[in-house]
Amino acid sequence: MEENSCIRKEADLNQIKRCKEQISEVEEAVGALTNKLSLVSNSVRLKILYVLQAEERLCVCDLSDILNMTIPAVSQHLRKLKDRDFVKSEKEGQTIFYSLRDDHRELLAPFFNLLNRQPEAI
Amino acid sequence: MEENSCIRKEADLNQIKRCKEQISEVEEAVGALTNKLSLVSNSVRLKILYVLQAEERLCVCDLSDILNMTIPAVSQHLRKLKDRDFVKSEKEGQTIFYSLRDDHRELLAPFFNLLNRQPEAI
DNA sequence: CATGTATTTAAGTACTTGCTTAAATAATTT
DNA sequence: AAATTATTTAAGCAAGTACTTAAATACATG
Repeated sequence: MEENSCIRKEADLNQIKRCKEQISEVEEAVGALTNKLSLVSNSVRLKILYVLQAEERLCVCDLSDILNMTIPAVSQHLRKLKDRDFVKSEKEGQTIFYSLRDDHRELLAPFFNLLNRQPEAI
Repeated sequence: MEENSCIRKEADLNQIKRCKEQISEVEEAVGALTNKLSLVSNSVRLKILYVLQAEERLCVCDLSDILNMTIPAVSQHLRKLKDRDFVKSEKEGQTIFYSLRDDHRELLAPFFNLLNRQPEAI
C-alpha cells in the first residue's frame, strides 16, 4: 500500500479528503472503543458481566459453576476483565469475590438492556 | 467439566441456581449480541461503519484510500459487514457502492455518539 | 506443620482472524 | 475483441484467542 489506488473518473476527492480527516479525528477513540468491545464481544465474558450486574458479587468458583466451565478458564477471563477495569476483586479469606466496576457502566448499559428484552430484539 | 466444583461452605446455592436460570434465559440473546459485537470490535470495520454513517455511500476504492489499506483487505471486511446485514451494496456500472443498513442502527448509535465526543470519554 | 481449599499462572494446542499476493469476474472503453 | 478498471475470491501465513492440563501460590484448618 503506497500510492492511491482509487482512480475512478467520478471519484469525489473532496469527499475522500473529508473522510480522511473525520477518521483521523476519531482514530484514537476508535482504538479505545474497539479495545473494550473486543472484551465484551466474547460470550463467556458478556455472561460474566451480565450476572455480576445482577448479583453484586461472585467468586471464581461460583462463576465456574454457573457457566459450566473449568476454574482456570473462568479465571483467565476474569483477569482480562480486571486488567481493563471492567471488574474489581476483593479477597475474603481464601475466596476472591469479583464485582462490576462503575468505569464502563455507560458502555455496558445498552447491552444489558438489549439482553433483558426478547432475543429477536437483537 | 463434569461435577460442580464450588464446594465452599458459604456457597449460596440459591444464588447459583438463580444465576444459572438468568443465564439460560439470555443465552440466545448473548450469542446474537456477541456475534454482532465481534464485527464492530474491529477498528477497521468500526471506521468503515463510522464513515458510511457520515457519508451515505462509498465504494471499495474510496474506502481503500480513506483507510490506507489494500482493496482486497477492505473488500473482505465489507463482505463480513454485508453478510451480517450491517451494510448493503448497489452496483453502478463497474463501481459498487456500500451504505449503512438500518438493521443495526440502534446497536451502533451509542458507539457513534461516543466517537463524536472526546477520546477520554471512552 | 501437613493437608485441603480457592485461585492463579504457565505451557501446549486447536481454532480464528486479518492481512498478503495472485488469480478470477465483470463491466467499460478503445 | 483486446485492454483497462473495479471488485471479489482464494490460498497462504503470522498473530491472536480460548481452551486444556499441570504446577504454583496462598490462605485455612485439623
